[in-house]
Amino acid sequence: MLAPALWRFADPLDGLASPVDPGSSRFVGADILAPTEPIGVARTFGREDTIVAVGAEAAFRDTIVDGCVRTVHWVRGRRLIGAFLFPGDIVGLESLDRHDMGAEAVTPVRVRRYRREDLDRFAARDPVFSRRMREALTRRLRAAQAHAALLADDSASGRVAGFLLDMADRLGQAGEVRVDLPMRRDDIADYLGLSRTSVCLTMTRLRETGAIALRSSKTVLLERSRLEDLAGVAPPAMALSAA
Amino acid sequence: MLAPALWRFADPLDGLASPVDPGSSRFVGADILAPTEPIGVARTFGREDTIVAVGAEAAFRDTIVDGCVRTVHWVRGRRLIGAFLFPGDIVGLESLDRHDMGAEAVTPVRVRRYRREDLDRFAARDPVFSRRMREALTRRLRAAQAHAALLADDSASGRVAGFLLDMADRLGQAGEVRVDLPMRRDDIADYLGLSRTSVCLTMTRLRETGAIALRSSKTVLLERSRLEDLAGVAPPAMALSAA
DNA sequence: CGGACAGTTGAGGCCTATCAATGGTGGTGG
DNA sequence: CCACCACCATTGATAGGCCTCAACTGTCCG
Repeated sequence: MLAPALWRFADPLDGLASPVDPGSSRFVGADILAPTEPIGVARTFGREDTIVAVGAEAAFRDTIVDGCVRTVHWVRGRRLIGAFLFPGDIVGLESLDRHDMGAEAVTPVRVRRYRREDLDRFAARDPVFSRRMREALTRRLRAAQAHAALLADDSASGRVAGFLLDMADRLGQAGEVRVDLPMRRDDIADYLGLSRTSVCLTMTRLRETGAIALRSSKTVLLERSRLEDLAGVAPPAMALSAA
Repeated sequence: MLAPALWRFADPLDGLASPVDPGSSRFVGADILAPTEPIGVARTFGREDTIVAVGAEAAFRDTIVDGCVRTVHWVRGRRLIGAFLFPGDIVGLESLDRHDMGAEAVTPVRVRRYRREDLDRFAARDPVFSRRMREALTRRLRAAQAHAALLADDSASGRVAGFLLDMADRLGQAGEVRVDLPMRRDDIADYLGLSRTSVCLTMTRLRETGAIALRSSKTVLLERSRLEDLAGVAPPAMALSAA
């Protein structure tokens, strides 16, 4: 639905919590927890649904199975989007007792919901699982730093170019030139600290200069070298090897 | 040197690697590793010294014992500062095989340097230590998100106000009104995505409106309520309870 | 066919970057 | 102890870019 090649995203919690009954909506731990102890529950959300409310108690964490999620918070009446999450990412990863950021479905979303206490217990027992949690945190930390680097660019063209390259790398094969953006212009604007007007204007300008082409407002073809010139940085983004 | 009350920062790796000989520059693991196995080495750096070079192999990680460190990277000839680190923070925490960001001493700095492989081995054996690493990552992730929120504010006054509040909370007691900034205006500018000129202009304006007072260019007295109005957000920053 | 929503385009003003010059301050050596 | 010097901070003038407000177009459904 979102884009091709989403299969390449692995659930960081997978293998430790695989479905015992393929037709069921309940998942149980395969290795450590007894097979009778359910620790993951499948849930679905429609477009624009709230997955976690801002300020809600952080009792659960959700690994995204399919779809696109945005994390949101509000500052002085202005909406900020902290991240776009895709399959393999974890909603609420950075939350302590409460969710400082809300999470909303950009597209229809399927998740697997885990109780936080189960994950904590798991992590305390299984070094491999614990390592995966550290890797997931590292990945998100690097993504947040890449996001900050985008926002530090004062030019709208640099921010949009960097955003498009990042989306291309996360949604397609590495080096992909076609991107199907799941989110609206408003979402992009609130992620990049721009106004919707500026996002549109910038994309028009990128199109006029040949840096991109639009098959529809959501489907973009990228001229990577020109975008990289504008962005100045191939976003280090989401490489992963260890933590 | 930096500011009072730095004692409140705990080394996240402490207790697992405490000095066996107080006069020595070598630290050994107290719990898991044999007392004969050294895992941490004290190092010092002068002002403006490079602690880790951009692109260097990430063989070590350093916990800051004293001083202030900035992480830097470059995009299109422009310097960006990703974070200011203080005692208790870990240099290179987010690095994989190589350091994408460099680290430089803003003030004279003392660190304890650990081999990465030792930390990995440690984490695989000790759930408590592993949990501390997750907590450290969570803390840094939240800080990076707070940084991004700062950068998303389009007004210079909002960014500077938020920065000053953040520094006050990290360098002083909670609710402290006096801050001794260790870094220069250039550093603040490159952290906030502004020009040095704008940082100076903004601080002058904050002073004229009574939001701050300057005892020297580095020592600032804060009128918290007015700054919070400008920043719109009491930076969620660095609370910590679990991971 | 109409209606709602998303996207695009246009005009004007504020704010910050840039370029440039001045002021201040701490450190160092005479 | 003082004077010099380098570095940092501050201030000024101008220009350019993005935001705001607003109107218009396109598109997908009902």
